[in-house]
Amino acid sequence: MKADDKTNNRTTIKTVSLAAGVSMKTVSRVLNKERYVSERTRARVERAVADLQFTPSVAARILAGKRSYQIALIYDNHSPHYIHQIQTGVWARCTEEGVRLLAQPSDVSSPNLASEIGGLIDQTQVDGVILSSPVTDAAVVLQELERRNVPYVRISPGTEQARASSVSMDDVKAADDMTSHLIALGHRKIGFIIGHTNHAASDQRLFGYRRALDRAGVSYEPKYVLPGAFDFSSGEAAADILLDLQTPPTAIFASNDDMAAGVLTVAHRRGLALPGQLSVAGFDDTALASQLWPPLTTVRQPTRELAYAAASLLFAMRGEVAHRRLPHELVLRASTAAPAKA
Amino acid sequence: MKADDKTNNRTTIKTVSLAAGVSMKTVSRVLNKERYVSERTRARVERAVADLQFTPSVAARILAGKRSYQIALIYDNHSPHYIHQIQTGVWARCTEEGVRLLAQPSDVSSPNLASEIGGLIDQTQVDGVILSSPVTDAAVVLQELERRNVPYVRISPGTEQARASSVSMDDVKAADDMTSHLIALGHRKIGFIIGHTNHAASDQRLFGYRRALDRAGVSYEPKYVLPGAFDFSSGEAAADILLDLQTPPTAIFASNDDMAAGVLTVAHRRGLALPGQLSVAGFDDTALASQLWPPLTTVRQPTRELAYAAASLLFAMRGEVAHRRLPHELVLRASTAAPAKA
DNA sequence: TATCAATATGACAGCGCTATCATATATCCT
DNA sequence: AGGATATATGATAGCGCTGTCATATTGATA
Repeated sequence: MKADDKTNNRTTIKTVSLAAGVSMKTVSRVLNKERYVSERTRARVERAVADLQFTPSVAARILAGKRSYQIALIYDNHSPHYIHQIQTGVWARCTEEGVRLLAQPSDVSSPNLASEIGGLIDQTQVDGVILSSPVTDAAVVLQELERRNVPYVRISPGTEQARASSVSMDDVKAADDMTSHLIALGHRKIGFIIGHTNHAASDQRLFGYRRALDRAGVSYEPKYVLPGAFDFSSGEAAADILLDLQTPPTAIFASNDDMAAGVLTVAHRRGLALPGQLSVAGFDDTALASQLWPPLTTVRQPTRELAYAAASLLFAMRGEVAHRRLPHELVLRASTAAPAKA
Repeated sequence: MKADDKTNNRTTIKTVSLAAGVSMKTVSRVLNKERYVSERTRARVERAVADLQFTPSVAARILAGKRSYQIALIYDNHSPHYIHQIQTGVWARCTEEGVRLLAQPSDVSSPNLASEIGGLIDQTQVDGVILSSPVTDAAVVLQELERRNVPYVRISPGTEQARASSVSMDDVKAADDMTSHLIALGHRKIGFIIGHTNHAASDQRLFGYRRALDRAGVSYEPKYVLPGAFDFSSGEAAADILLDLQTPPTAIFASNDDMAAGVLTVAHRRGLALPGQLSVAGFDDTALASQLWPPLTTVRQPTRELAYAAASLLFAMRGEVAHRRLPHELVLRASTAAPAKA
C-alpha cells in the first residue's frame, strides 16, 4: 500500500479554535461535552466545527486522553447469522454513542487466547469489551480483562455470573416452552439434540427439555438424547441414529436451527411425511428457519436486542455489575404438528 | 463506562530501548522492519520486546507516522453469509499483515454516504479501504476516496473499472455455465430471476443466461424472466408468477441462493416433485444451499478468496491499478435433473 | 463592600510513537 | 592512502489532541 502523502492540511482542533476565536482547550471542551462552557461560546465553536467539517483524530484523542472511543467485540462462533446479528446490534448502539467498534474473531481453543486479547488491548486501548458466547465462558479471557481493569459485558445465553455484567435470555425456560409445546401436541417420544459442549447454553437447553418432560410426567429416555455440535452435519448424524431406533421419536427438538435443518434433510431423504410422521423444532430463529421446508418451528432468540443491550450496559457502566434478561418467543411454524396415529 | 485508571506503567518503546541499550529510534526501526539495523542489534531489541511483551500503541503510531495500520471494509449487503465470508477473508489477510480491520456497515441509498465515509477516514486515518458490492458501484464513494487519495480495492462481482483495482469472478460465464447445464439436462423453458438492481452482478448474470440460451438456439422468452431483490420473499413471489404461467418453466435459475430457497418453498407448497417436475438452481453456494431440500445446485462464488485477494492487492498497491479474477465452480446437487416427460 | 464559591476560559506540557537530520563507522573504488 | 559511498545509530521535534493548573469573571452571601 503506498504511503499516502498527507500534505499537512488536515483540519485540526487548532484550525477550529482560530476560526471560533477561542482556545484549543475550549474547542476540546465542546467536543467532549464538558461542563463550564457558556452557551454563546458553545454555539460559536459548533458553528466552526460544522463549517470546517471538522472530525477529531481518534488517534490523538487516544494518545492524549484516557478514553479511546473504541470498544471491541470478541467472538468465536461459527454461525454467520448469529455473528451478524450480534455485530449489527452492538454496532447500532456504538454509532449512537460515537464509538468505534473493532470486531475481533478469536479461537476459544487457542492456547494463547489470553495474550492475543491482551495484545489487542495494548495496541488499541479499547475502553470496553463485549464478549459473545462461547468466549463469555473462557476463564482466561475474563481474568485477563479483570487484571487489566477493562470493563466488559457478556452476551451470555443462559448464564449469569456475579462478577461481571451480562445480558441474557432464559434458555432453560425457552427449551422448556418448546418441549411443552411438543408434549401438548401429543408427542411422548421426543428426541433431543444437544448443542456444542463449549457453549453454556447447551446445558441450559438440555435442562429445560428435561424439566418439561418431568413436569408433564413423561419419562426421560437417554436413548432419545444425543450430542451435537450446533452444525448441520451433527444434526444429520443425530437424526439418522434417532430414526434408526426400534421405536423412533415422533418429534425431534434440536438445540439450534442448523441442526434442525440437518434433521429435516434426513427426514426428506427417508421420505418421511413432514410434519405428520416427524415433527421438528429448532432454536434461534435464524433466517434459515423460515426458508426451510417445512418452515421451522423454533425459539426466537432476541440476538440483536441482546447485543444492543450489552453495548448499552457497557456504556452505562459505573463499576457495578448488572444483568439484563430479554424475553424469548416461541415461533410456531409448519414443522411441528400432532403425531400421526400409530 | 468507567474511566479506566491507566496508572501510567505502560510499557513503551522507551522501556524497550533502555532494556536493549539502544535508542528509541532503533527500536522503532526494528519494529517497522526498516533497513540499516545490524543483526546483533536487531536480535537484542527483539529479545527485549519479547521479554517485556511489548506491543506498540496504534494511536501513537498513527499520530506520529503516515501509516495507520488500519484499513476499513465498507459494505451494505443484506446477506449475513456473504458479509461474513468477506469479513473473514479480509480479516485473515489483515492479521498476517499486522493491520487492524474496521468493519463499516453503510447504506448505499443514504444521501450523506460520502460524508459518512469521509468522516470515517478523518477520524481513523485508515490507510486503505476495501469496498464490497454494492458499495463498489456507488460513484460518490469512489470520488470521495479518490479526492482524499485513499487507496482502495473493489470486490466487484463481474465488473472491472479502469480507474480502480478490483478482484472479481466472471459472473457472465458463471451464469452461462449454469444455464448451459440446465439446457444440457434437456430443459428448454428456463425461468430466470434477476438480482437486486443496485448490484452490478445482476446484469452480468442475466446476460450470461441470455448468452447461453442464444448459443444453444433456445429462444429467449421475456415472460420467463422476472425481477427479484436477492431475498427469499422475492424468490417466492417470482416463483409463484412463473408457475402460474400457462406453460410454466421446467427449471428456474435464481440469481442467488436465497431466492432459490424461495422457489423451493413455493414448489413444496404446491406439492411439486423435486427435481422431477421442477429443477431449481441458485448462485453463491452459501451455507443455505446444502441445507435445503433438495440440496441446491448452485455456483460456488469464491467469496472468501476474493476478499483475501482484495486485501492482498491493497497491501501490495504501489499506485498502479490491478485486477484479479478468481475462478468459480458449478456445484451440482440434487435440485436439478432432466425434466419429466410431458 | 468584602468574601467565597461557582462558572468560564486559556497556557502549556506531554501521551508514545515516527520523521528528519546529524553523525559515526564500515566498505568500496581508483 | 583518500575520498566516496553504503551502512548503522542517535538526538530531537513534532503529530493532534486532553489533563492539569492557573487565571479571570460572575453571582451569591454575609
